[in-house]
Amino acid sequence: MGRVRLVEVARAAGVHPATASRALNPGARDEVNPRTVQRVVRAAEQLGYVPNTLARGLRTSRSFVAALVIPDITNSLFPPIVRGAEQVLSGAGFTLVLTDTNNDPDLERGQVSSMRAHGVDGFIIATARWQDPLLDELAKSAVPVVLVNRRSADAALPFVGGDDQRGVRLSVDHLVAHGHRSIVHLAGPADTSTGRERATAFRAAMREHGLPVRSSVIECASYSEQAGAAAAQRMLRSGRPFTAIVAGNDLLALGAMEVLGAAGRRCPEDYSITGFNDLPFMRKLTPPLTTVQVPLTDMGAVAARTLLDWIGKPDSVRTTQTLLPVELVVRGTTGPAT
Amino acid sequence: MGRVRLVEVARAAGVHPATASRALNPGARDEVNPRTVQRVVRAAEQLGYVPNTLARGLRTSRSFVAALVIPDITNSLFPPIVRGAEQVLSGAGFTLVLTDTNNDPDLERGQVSSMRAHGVDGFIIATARWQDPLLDELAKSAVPVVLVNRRSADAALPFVGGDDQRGVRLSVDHLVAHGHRSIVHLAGPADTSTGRERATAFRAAMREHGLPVRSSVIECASYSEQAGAAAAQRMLRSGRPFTAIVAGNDLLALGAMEVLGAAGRRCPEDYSITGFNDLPFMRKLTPPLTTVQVPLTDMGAVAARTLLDWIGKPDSVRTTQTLLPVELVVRGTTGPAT
DNA sequence: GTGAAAGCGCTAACAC
DNA sequence: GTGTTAGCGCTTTCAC
Repeated sequence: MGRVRLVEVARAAGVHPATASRALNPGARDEVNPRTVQRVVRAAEQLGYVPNTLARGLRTSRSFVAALVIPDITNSLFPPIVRGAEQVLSGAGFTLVLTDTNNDPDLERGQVSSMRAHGVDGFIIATARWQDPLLDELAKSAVPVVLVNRRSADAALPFVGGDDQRGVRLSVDHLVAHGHRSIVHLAGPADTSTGRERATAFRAAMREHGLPVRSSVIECASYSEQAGAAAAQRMLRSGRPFTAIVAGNDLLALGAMEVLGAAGRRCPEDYSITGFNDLPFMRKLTPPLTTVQVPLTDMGAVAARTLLDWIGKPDSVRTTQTLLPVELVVRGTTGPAT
Repeated sequence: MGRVRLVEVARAAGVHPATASRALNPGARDEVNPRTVQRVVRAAEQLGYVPNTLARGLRTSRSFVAALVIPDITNSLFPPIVRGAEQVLSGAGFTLVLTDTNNDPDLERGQVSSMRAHGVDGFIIATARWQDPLLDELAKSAVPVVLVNRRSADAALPFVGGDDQRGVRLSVDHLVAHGHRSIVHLAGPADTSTGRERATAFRAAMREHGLPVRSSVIECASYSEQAGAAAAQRMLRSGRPFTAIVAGNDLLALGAMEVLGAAGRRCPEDYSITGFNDLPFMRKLTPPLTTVQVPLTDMGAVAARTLLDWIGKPDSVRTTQTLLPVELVVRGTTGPAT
């Protein structure tokens, strides 16, 4: 906490606190005599003055704090997003408060409300579900909110994500180019926009290639290795033939590979698989995973900039939808079908 | 921000704001008539009252915010720590503000000062360097600070970390038990406590086994794959014979394996290697990495609890050093020497 | 057990 | 260009 207060700086500089405040505030600095500014600034430095942000916030109802809401920070997908956001925010003089909802909507509700009590200037939310009452409420309120990575069906809020459609299309094209025709999609959960949109894109791409879509999409309960493993098990039991898998994300791919390996199906000899997100170490697997690389750090950064824009001009409630370009990183997992 | 203020709750309940404040505040609730408490609480709920934490903080000089300082959130070591800390803190009604220093001491300085301006109640710091002027300053100030994962040479501050010494000893014992006698240590940077202490423990363990210590420790410039690769290169060029490596952490191990693999040295046939931390996916490598598992989530949680303790009773400046138990996870990387 | 009054540290509106 | 005044929303003495 700033031990030394503005009054003391003012006293040291021989001016009134209000003048000191103006001198120290970039916005009002030009309303004051340059020489006075000098004196005040020097005094502030000498005393080691650190403004009390709480008091400032109480007065201005601006806290220069932005909240980032994450479902699970230990999921390697999110740290780069956090990092990108943090860099932009702290570069703009903002502080980032992070909250990890542990994928629990109730917890999330409480945390968001607590952040609001702390007077945060805005939210970046990475937990959007397809139907999300909390987001609907937030969208109605005046608080600036930007969705990142996942969006919601209804909420009219700005969104920054990856170009999921293109990522899936690239994957399917790649597999088809290698001669695959029996391709299965392990879809992410239907209560996420990514799950829905990647599945839709998968069906579209398959149709374009004149390939059958019937029962080629298997939905996973969550984006986890466990869910991927369970889906692979169901797939095996169903007896549905396949030579390639487009997994909804890398974790699903890992879970599926584990189960298929245990069942004696070798990759890439017996089947090919693609992931999504390119988590760290995916290139270290044997064989390395072919996957869709998403610019996660940029995603966080762009989301933060979008939020700052909104906070800057509170009148214009924008609902920009930004899709960042993705890229298929071919690593050799997906050899031609046998 | 809490749109509805305390005054309005008080008005609705037909009491004075001061009474409403007491009724809503667990600490002073018993100074007020239970029936009045009822009325106030009900009114607060009905109006959806959310206390303004800034105003409260301004008055009480308590913000219920704790800051967590991390060198790089994209390093998989830190997310579990963040998570553990977040859970404990938000469970105790605290908010976590996260700052990523990008391993830059100057940035860190600015960020810490900014957090102080925000009136945070305390710090958890994961960026400690062995010589760390910032920590020395903080230790002198009255702010509660807890170090996590790494500690500092001088600063008399509480510390929560893993039992590095034991981890290294387990690794060496394991390798020796498999017949290795030429063991090299890729040490972490000397400006981190982990780097220094693991190296010291390595030398001690080697001596205990009656093995030579001379030129068996190679220091790495940072805890990164790149630094591990560079160290391995130096090791190869030196011509020093070895059959096993104890890497300062998993990233160093990965970097070394890459270089050694490119040089035609196969693991585990030609050499064995152990890591430290058990980052996610280490078990997915081929061969899976034998490594020291550190309870990272607990580490964050214990650090948070230590901080809360301190904040709770500001008088007693403690300097507890907590070492959490570690475990060697043997995964088959480390077969017997050829 | 409850009300009145003061003030946390700062900034915005208004004077001069 | 600078000082004066008032108040952000809350808690906390101090009366009663």
